[in-house]
Amino acid sequence: MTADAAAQPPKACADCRLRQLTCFLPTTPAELAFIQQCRESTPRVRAGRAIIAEHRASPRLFTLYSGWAFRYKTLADGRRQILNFLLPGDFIGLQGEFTDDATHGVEALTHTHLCAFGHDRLWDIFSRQARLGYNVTWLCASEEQLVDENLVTVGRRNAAERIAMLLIHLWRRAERLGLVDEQGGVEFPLTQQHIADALGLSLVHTNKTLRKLERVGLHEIKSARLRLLDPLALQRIADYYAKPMRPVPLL
Amino acid sequence: MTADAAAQPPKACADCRLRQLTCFLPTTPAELAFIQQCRESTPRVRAGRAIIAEHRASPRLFTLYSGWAFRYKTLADGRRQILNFLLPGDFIGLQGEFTDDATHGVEALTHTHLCAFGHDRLWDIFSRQARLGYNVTWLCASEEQLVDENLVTVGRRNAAERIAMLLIHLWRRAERLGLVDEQGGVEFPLTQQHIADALGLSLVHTNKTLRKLERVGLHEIKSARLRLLDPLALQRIADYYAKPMRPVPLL
DNA sequence: CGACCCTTTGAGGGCCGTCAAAGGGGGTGG
DNA sequence: CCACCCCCTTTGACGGCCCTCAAAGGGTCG
Repeated sequence: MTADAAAQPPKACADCRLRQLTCFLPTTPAELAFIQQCRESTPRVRAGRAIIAEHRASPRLFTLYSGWAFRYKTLADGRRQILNFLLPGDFIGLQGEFTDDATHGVEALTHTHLCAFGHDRLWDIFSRQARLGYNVTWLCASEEQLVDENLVTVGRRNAAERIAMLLIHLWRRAERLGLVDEQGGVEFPLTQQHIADALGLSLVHTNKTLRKLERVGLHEIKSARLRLLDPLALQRIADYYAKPMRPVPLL
Repeated sequence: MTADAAAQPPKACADCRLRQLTCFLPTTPAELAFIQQCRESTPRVRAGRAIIAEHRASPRLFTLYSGWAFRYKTLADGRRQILNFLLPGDFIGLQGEFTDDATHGVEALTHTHLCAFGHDRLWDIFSRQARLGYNVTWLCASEEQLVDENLVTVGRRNAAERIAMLLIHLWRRAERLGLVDEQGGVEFPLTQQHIADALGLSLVHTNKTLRKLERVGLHEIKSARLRLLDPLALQRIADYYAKPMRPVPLL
């Protein structure tokens, strides 16, 4: 089995690698069987490709199984705002269920594997497995919290604070998924353009601020890996002292 | 019956003034009875007071019945970001169900009337009325879309564009609720400080930009009423051409 | 080895923030 | 009924953060 094969979802949801993590709530066998029945395919999307095209109604729901992605919106003249980043376990495409046009796009940052559910399955979930319906709402509320936090960052923090915030937050989210190595490093597939688009900054200013923080010794980004060298200083700068995260549901 | 009394929720949900509006989806009698049973009180919150205190776990869920409110977060040094505004029919407090501390506050902009549901009722909704559970998710996804839109505004639009966006968007939301008078005016209870906090601008710059748009004849704010004098120009400035809104659920 | 993308750095300017202070307007109390 | 007060609005001056323009340096892949 290659490393690549490990990134693919197994045939049986019971063997799901994500479900073994303590950061996800356990599921009953009945729920697991139901989820597996809803899963109609496990598509792969390579880095830079669209998972959901902007302004096109999304036909399906997904759980991101492996890899990174992001949600974004663009204005007519090309200005782009990244709304939030998506990591394994995140649920994708819920908005498309309730509006005619997908109001945002979703793009893969790395090669990704997805578990796809038919779009007509959402109502099934609520009607046949109430607990899973509750979990869908939970995931939706969680994503909204991410966007809330990003809005505060973009609206009220200066460039250095924004970058500190982004680095801590992404690092913490990766950590709870067990993606941090022994040296405290995580995969970091964002380009500086992505960071700029997420933080409402220009590419140039993003670079200058990022370098300043790096030169002071707060963090290190090298060969697409991020390490936080002074997490406490970063927290202080960002004014972000997050509590330990509770387990969340997984569909 | 005074005008004030009309702003209060009636005893029976079947008599709900909001439910007569075409912008809300119809409910079955069974669902209506269930909702009424969940409603445990109809508190009133006066302008400027907290509906949900920041950093305090919210014990309850609400539907905003009348009046305006807003969700916000503040940083340690006092900087405040308004996340979105709440109008009649909006659902309040869902986030508090899934996190220990309410990560944001909710404050009344005007005198408000609320329908309050016990916090232990959320699971009841999903388990006993699946369709209503589905609707809760719908409302959650709708609110996320508001925040998404605001994040784009704050991250990628300049001051004039931000203000144009806010004015159009709030006006449209009020219009579908039937709150627009014959002169095309709606109640507009925001101070310029609220606008600044919502748009990530300073109070001073908000004032200057607002006055510039007003002097050019795009809109008019007088005695707490907003009128759009040139909606098309505002749309063009904001790059915001929204489709007609679909009916949404109401709890 | 060249092409392309991403990163890095400098220069200059503009948008927007901060500071300061005066001008309404509505509510309260005398 | 008037006067005062407080909050909100308005305007000017000035400075700084961040944007735009420009161009060179590195890394990777065909």
